[in-house]
Amino acid sequence: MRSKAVPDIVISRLPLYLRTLSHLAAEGKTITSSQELGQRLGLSSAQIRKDLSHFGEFGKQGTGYDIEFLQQQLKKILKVDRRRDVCLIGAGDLGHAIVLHHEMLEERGFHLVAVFDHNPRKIGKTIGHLEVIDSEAMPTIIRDQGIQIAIIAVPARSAQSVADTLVEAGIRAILSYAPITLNVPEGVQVQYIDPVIHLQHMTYYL
Amino acid sequence: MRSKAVPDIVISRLPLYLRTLSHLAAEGKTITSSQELGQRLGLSSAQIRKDLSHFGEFGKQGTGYDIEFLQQQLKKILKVDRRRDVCLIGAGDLGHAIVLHHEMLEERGFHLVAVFDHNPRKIGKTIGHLEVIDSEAMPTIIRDQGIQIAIIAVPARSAQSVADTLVEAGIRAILSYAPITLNVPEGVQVQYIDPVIHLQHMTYYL
DNA sequence: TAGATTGTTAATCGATTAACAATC
DNA sequence: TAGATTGTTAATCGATTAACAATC
Repeated sequence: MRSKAVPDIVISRLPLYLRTLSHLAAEGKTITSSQELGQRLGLSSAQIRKDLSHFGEFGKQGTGYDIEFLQQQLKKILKVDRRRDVCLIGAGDLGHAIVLHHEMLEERGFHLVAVFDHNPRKIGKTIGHLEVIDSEAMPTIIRDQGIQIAIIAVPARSAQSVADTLVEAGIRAILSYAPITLNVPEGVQVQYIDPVIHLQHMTYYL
Repeated sequence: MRSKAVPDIVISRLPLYLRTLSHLAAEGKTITSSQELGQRLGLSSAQIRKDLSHFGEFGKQGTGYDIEFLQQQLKKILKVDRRRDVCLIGAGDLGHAIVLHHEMLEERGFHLVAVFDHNPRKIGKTIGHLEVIDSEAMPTIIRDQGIQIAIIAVPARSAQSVADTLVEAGIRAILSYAPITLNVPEGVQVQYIDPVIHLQHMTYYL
């Protein structure tokens, strides 16, 4: 019998814990507590202990958590304990910004291996360390290299058909910057980034 | 007596409803239902009706919702029924991408009025329709123009001090692309965009 | 030892869902 | 009228919090 799945809302907080642990480590700390983590993140210490308890026991009573150790454990849980290949679709302004800041990805468990676009004027051009590849070659490259994660940075009108192609080629997780809800089969993960949604959320409180 | 506050999780869905209504309108539809909206967003129809019921009655039994009308009402609720000025701090690659795609903001209730940077090599340069202004002038401009919303696109190490300056100058809502939790006084809204958080969340399910 | 903090249980709190009368 | 869909109530479900024994 499979044990009950961990709630997605718990999973969604683990990357934040990981990020905060990096910051603490960068400040020279080696030990932290659920209280300190909670304070940094605006969460209760009980919630942090509860979240971690879904996966095991990582702390010591009276002492707290070893930062290095907890980082390793969280990386293992999130499956970012090894580098994961990512491809990017769309070599527009946003695509450029993403490629040029790929260290942000590399530092945190991802490796940007290819950029695709179908605009003939962009194909063959170099952005940072990567050459823009014709979208035609995308399925083959994704399949051959076993890439599982893709970032969509194309206009909203092309996003669904790009997503279809990606899924067909074997992509299992999509981060989309297009402001539309994508239709994907069961088992394919999708997350969205739409800055305007956040702005409109905040204006409610003005 | 003030009526009980609407849960933030409800507020966070309203921008998604608004976005989906635009899409339906763009497809030529004039009427929709809680069921159709739910289907598009992957939510139950009951949830959509419940969410809307916090603010009033916007539909007709047997018919559904007039798209145009519901859009207007949601815009009013979210206070994006008039254009809101936004300023941007950071004229790096990400800042460039944001300015060059400002139509995305304009179409959905925001108006990008200024870009700031403190790098002398960037000050005075033009990005799209805007000239990069020295950060020194930022507080004055924010105050004089009554800007309430800011987007932070600077490196993590400068984000907190930028936020402090913004708050001091009167900014009430901050959208930050820096991967750190910002400390701001009660009453100032902050939202974050960190693509890596989403990627790490998805890898859990791979 | 005394002080601190974990992991876990039970209680509380809040959000989602199902169901249906009202009514267009 | 018959069919459809809303707005709302009550029931269910799930997440957060408080509290504390265990123990470093």
